[in-house]
Amino acid sequence: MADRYDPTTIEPKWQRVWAEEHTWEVSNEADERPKAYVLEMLPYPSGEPHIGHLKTYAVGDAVAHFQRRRGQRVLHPMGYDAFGLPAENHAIRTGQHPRESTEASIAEFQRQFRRWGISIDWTREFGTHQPEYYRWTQWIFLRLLERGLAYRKEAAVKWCPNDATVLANEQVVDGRCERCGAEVEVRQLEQWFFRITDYADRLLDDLETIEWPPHVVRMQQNWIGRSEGAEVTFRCEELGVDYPVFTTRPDTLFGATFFVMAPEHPDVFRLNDSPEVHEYVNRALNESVEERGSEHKPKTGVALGRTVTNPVTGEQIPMFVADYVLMEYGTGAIMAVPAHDERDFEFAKAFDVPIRRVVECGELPCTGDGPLVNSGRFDGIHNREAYPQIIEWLESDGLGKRSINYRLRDWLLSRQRYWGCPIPVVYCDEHGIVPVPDDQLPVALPDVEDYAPKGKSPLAAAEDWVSTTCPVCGKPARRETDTMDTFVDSSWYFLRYCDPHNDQAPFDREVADYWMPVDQYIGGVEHAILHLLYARFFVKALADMGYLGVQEPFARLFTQGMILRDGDKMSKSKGNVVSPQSVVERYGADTARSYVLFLGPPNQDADWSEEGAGGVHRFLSRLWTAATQAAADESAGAPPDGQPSALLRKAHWAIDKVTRDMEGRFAFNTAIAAVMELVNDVYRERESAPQADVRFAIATAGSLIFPFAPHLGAEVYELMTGDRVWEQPWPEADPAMLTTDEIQLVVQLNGKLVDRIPAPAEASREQLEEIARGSGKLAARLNGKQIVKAVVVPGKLVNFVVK
RNA sequence: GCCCGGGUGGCGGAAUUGGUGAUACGCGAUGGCCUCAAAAGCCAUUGUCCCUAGUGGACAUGUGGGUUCGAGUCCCACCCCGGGUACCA
Repeated sequence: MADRYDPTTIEPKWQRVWAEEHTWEVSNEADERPKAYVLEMLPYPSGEPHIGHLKTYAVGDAVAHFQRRRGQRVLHPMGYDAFGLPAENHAIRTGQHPRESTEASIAEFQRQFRRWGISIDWTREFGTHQPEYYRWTQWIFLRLLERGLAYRKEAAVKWCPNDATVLANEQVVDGRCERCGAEVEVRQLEQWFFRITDYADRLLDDLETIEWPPHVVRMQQNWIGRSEGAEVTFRCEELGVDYPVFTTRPDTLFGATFFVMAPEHPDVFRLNDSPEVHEYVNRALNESVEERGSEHKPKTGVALGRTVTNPVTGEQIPMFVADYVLMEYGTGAIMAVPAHDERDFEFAKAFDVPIRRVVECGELPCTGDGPLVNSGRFDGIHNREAYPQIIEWLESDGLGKRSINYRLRDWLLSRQRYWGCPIPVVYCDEHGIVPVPDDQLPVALPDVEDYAPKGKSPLAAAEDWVSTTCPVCGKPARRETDTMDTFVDSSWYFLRYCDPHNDQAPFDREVADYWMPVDQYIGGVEHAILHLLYARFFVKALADMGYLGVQEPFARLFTQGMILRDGDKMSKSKGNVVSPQSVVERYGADTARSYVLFLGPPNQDADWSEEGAGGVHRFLSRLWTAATQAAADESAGAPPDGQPSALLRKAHWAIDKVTRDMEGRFAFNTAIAAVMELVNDVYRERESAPQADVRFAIATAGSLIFPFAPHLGAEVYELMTGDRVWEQPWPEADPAMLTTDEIQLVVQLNGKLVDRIPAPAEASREQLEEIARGSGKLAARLNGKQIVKAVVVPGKLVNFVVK
């Protein structure tokens, strides 16, 4: 037998057992155990896994193992979010097909995940780029289209005039194309959208039905951003166009002295096509959201030379385009009330527009409440009271209506890119947009020569593929050349895991209803909004169409913090990605996994440093050594003296501590620390404690460390008991071992500690105060002062207040 | 800008519901044992400052206020760092 801890023999040994016995596979046949679906967000395969992946799957695997040993039937699958921009960029640079680089990366992810010993049911694995998968992504798209939840409209995109291509936000640096440095322009393109705003209220309300971290719930609520107010119509008489605006302050309508459009507003150039306006719009659109929103930035804008009618005063008020108005909120245009809105006020001063007070609320600009003035027949009425009256009046005159506005916008899903799921529609001169019939799915992604063709989506260059026939009339038609946002792929993959080989449907409803919802979802907090919101939307839409019996995909969510590198997010573009491989190679998977969890609370960010991994390795090594030595030791050790040994008590304390840390709290760092304490005590007390207690303590340490260091946990447990730890139920602490008869009573003077004295654990308040008064140190500190009050916290302390 | 987090020793962090000398556990550092030596391992010390060196004192949880018998924990204001901000995923 080896004389030192050697993960390179232990880890492959157990991995072989689990692979040969298919230990982590589960069928879709229910049994008597309750099901638990434990899922980590699927990785985007680019290069090799980084340290953040190690953390995600170390967390998820700990949960999966814990749940299994608590008697649950655990589904724990794995897949790859394989479409995406980085593989495409790589292809543009190198000419290597994105499929090749992606599949090479997937192979590397698989290799490392297996080496980490993650307890995955590999029979359910897939990549979202496989036709067997994206066939069903397309199928779902078509169902959403049929239901009116997918539609086309014009939207602004960022455009590089030099590369003649649409740019992702990430590809725009300081208003310039990241690749060629050309100044970025804005173009309006017809784009596909999902009508997620139809679900705004349900997405908001159903947050109450799921157990998510409160801050994530808050982020989603704020993102959806429901606010009540009114929609009011301002008419441009010259063009004969009505422009609705949303306002939360219809009570200030009489003070609307100008009208402002967002630079993205599709009608801006229709109102004024001058070079000045074009230049302003382009500049504004290339500013980051952060710059545009800044309160400190001087207000900029351009007068459009047009007017609209204020519907309550009948006045013609000037129109502007200005970057402080955001297309994403409301209708992309606002009525500006400079007297009662700070940003409108600044703009009015800068552009010399009249400012008219309509609420007596203090010095201008003021946003408070007060009686109305300059408001026709509403003069003298308090603004809160006038608010509903003005809305009613607008409604009766057809000039406006009560309205609820959401900050949430519809989901723009089309991408003018190659490496994504093709959108399964064709365009026919006669029949317009025609869905590809289900029996012709998948619309396969064709191979192309050039991943960055000029001017169009790269797919447009695949002429043979683009020209097709109309499914309705059989005449020549052209395929949609946009692909889908990768968030579409990842909005339903958790359903496919339930039934991954189904070739009749994306999933069988009965099977999905058995496994869903995901009981514990785990992933980075950076996905708190987009991915999680989109997946919730998909599940609701699928449920509405009868394909699914749940309303929410993820019953419980755990968001882990990111592992930072020198205080920065790790990303390929920053070139600061750390590979877990060096740690795994040097210390083994058990050490690497335990160490990322030991670094700190997993829901918080942690700065990566490899220093300290050695400490965790030393701990695992000490545990292995103790187990090996105890296994060889035939002696009985110290005789039992009738009292449970301190070591036995410590073992029960550790069971209790680790269990509480893992249940919901996910405090793996302190759970591991508790096992470290137990192992330290084994070393301290193994000479003095009964041999049975030593063995129990070591077996317990192996059992408790198993969710984090499964190979070593299995090895140690087998050495001590001959049993397989994963087949054993999670240990339970004996309550009798957790309590003591005596406590150390803390004596405080004005909240400062002066003494600790032993006291019976069950002593009453009166007894505790009596004991505390007897403290010699207290008497010495009192110095003749009078005790005016004593605060007794039973079982803990007595605090004397003196004057 | 807006939304959401975070800030505790030389370092990562602990303190779970306002109640034990705040700093568990680990790293690092220092000293010792073992060894021909090194590695590994084991043992001990380790918040800062002060002094009369003790069973001593003062100060310490980003900054400034506040509530409380008692605050790392609650409230107010501010500073700094991270994430998200809709085409990175």
